[in-house]
Amino acid sequence: MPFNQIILSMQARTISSERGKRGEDVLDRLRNMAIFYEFKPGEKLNEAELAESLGVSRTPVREALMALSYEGFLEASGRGYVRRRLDVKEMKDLYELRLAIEKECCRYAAQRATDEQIAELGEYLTRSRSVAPSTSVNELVELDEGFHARLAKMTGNAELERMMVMISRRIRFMRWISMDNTMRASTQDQHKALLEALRERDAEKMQSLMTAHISLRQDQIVEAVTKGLAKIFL
Amino acid sequence: MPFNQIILSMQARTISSERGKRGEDVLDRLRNMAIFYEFKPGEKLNEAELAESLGVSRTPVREALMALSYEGFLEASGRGYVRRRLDVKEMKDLYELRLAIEKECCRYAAQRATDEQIAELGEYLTRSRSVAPSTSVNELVELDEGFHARLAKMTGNAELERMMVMISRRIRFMRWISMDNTMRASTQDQHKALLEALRERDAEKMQSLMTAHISLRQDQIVEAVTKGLAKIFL
DNA sequence: GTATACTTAATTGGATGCAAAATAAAAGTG
DNA sequence: CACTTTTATTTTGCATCCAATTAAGTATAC
Repeated sequence: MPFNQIILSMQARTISSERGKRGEDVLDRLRNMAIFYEFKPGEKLNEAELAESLGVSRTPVREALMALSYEGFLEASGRGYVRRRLDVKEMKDLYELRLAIEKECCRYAAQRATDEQIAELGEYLTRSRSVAPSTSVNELVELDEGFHARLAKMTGNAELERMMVMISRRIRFMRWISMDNTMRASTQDQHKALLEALRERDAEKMQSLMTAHISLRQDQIVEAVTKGLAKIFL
Repeated sequence: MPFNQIILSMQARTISSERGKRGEDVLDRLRNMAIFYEFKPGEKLNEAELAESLGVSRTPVREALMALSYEGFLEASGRGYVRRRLDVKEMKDLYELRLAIEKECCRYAAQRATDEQIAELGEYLTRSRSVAPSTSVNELVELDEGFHARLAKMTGNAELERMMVMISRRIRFMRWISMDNTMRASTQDQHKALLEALRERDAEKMQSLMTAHISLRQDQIVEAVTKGLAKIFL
C-alpha cells in the first residue's frame, strides 16, 4: 500500500461544509499531512495552493498553518511556513521532553489513579494484546498512544495531559516508522510491566520502567530517522 | 501605581505599521493583557472591539486570539474566546508541569552546560543580587525568569527551552503576585544554591534544590490565587 | 557568458465584505 | 405575570479583495 494512500485513507475525503467545522477539518487534514511529511521539509507551503486543493479559502488555511507552527510541525521561513525537517537532533530533543513529561505522569498516576481507571487500563492492554497479527501499523501506533494517553489522564493534570497529546502527535511518525513486529511485542511487554507497577502504586518503579521504555538510544534514533527520511523522499 | 498603568507601561503605545510586524505587535499586546487578567475571566472577548481599540482589523486579532488559546491563556467558549479563570487547580497543574520540565532541565544542564554559560549565569546572579531594594516587581520577576531561561538554554534542547518560555508566561502573574521582599531574598538564595550545584555538575542535588524551589505548597498556591483574584477584581 | 539593473509575476499580511449562527429584544399567548 | 415564540441585532466563520514586498524573469551592458 503506497504511503500516500495510507495517509489519504486516514482522512475524511470531504471538508465539512458545516459552519465552524470547516476550520477544524482543515487543521486536521493539514496536520495529518504534516505528521507524515506529505510536505517535504524545505519546500515552502503555498497558502493559495493548499486552499485550492482543500476547496476552501485561504483564511482557514492560514489559521491552520499558524496552529501547526505552534504545534511544532512547521517553522516560519521568512514569509510563509516550511515543514520542519526530520533530523536526529529534533527527535532527541523531543524524546527528552517526552521523558520529562512521562516520568512525572508516572508519579502522579501512581498516586492519583482511581481503581476503576487502573482496571480500565488493564482491559485496554488485554484488548491490545489480542489484536490480530495482521493489524495495521496505524492501529498499533494508536494502541501505543492510547496507553500513554490513559496514563496521562490518570494524573488528573490537564496540563500534563495536553502536553502528552502534543508530543504524541509530534512523535507519531517515528512510532510509525519503528513499529515492526519486534517493537510491537516489546512495547506490549513494557506496557504490561508498567501496569503492574501502577497496580502496586509504585511510582519509583514506574519511572524507571518508563525511562527504559522511552529512552531510545542514540543509534536507534539515528536508524529510525534514516528509515524515515528514506520513506519521505522515495 | 494602579494595576492597569503597570500593564500599559510595559506596552508599546502604538502598533508598528511595518508590514508583517503588526500581527506580532498585536499578539504581544493581547498576551500582556491576558497575562495580567485585563480580560476578566468569563467575559467573552469581542474581536471587533479589540481590533478597534488596537487600531487594526479583525484579522490579526483573530490570529492572536487563536495563538493565545494555544499558549493556554484563553479557552474556546462555544464560539469565541474567554480568558481562562485563575484557580487553584490550574496553578497546581501548571506548577506540576513546570516541575517536570525544570527537573529535567537540571539534569541536562548539569551534563551539558559549557563553562562559559555557567560563568555567565554566575555574573547574572551577581547582577541580580545587587539591584536596588526599590527595584520594581516587574524587574524582579524578569530576573527570576531570566535565571530559569538560562538554565533551560543550557540543556541545548530547543523543545525544553520552548516549553519553559510558555510556562514562564503562564505563571508570570503568580510570580508577580507573590514577589514580595521575603520571596525576593529566598529566591536569590535558592538560585545561588542551584548555581553552586551546577558548578559541581551535581544533577541530583540540582534536582532536589529545584524541587524545593518550585514546589509551592498547596496553601501557598491558595494564598497567591486569593491575592491574585483580589487584584483582578478590585 | 555573466553580472546588474529593471520589469513583471507570485505570494503574503492585512482589510473588508457577507451570510449563518447565536444572542438579545420584542411581541404574543396562556 | 411568566413563558413561549418571533423578530431584530450582534458576532463570528469564512471568502474575497487590495497593497506591499519578495521572487522570478528579461533585457542590457560589460
